[in-house]
Amino acid sequence: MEGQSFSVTKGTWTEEEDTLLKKCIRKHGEGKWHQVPSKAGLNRCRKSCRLRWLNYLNPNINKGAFAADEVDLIIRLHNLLGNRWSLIAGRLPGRTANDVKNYWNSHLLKNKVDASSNSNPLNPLKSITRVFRPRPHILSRNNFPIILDENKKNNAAAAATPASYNILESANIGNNNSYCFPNENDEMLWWENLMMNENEFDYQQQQRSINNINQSVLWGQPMNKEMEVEEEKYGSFDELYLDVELWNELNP
DNA sequence: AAATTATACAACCGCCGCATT
DNA sequence: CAATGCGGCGGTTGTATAATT
Repeated sequence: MEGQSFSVTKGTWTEEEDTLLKKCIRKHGEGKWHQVPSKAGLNRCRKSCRLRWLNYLNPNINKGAFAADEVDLIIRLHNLLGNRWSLIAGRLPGRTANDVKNYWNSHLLKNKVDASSNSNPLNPLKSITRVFRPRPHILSRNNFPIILDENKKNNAAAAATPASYNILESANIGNNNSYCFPNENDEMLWWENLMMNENEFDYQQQQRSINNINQSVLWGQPMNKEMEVEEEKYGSFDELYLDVELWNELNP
């Protein structure tokens, strides 16, 4: 049992509650969320306090509408990573995982469904084939490469993956610390996902001309930094776990 | 102008990995 | 070793507001 035995307030936060929470965090800083309700004098659970700060009250949050380049980045990163909202939001300054998730579900998901029924060749979502999900640190690189293809039910990350996947052990190939792929096609797919898909360039050109967006802004964050993001979050890629979702299973 | 429906996004729930006891 | 508590995450629901009838 994590919750308190007495009832805690739920639902929409009031201005008074917001003020108390902001005051508390200004005084004590972020973190130690279990202490926040008592320190702030709030009848809220720690998770509610944390969520309210991280998703709404934090002054670093950008509450404005998503810009075209942000949307573009969301599409690319979702193509690459799937529903890993926290990781995607990490590349969008001022955006929270909840914001990104909400935007995807209420704006982009609908387009994806539309794209599969009504063919819109300019919609980049249509060209999604596989989602690659890099995972950190399962096995040592001081091993020869072994490709495993059966499900590992006791692996939480794998259990969260709905479709089939491969597990790949990174290897000590020379002194190469880089990614290792089961075969060349998968490596090609990885980089294609990372960069752009076949019909995507026209779509981007179209969006730029419509929205009059500076090209350098749109391409300001090179996609091949994705590994660095993962490394920053999880540590180095000495070991690599890679699973593959077959998009075509869902969209035959 | 009121009632109904759709939308956007705020918030909750349950689960997870990890650290501590 | 198991039990517990924590921060964190993603799926889902709730709700205020906008749009439509």
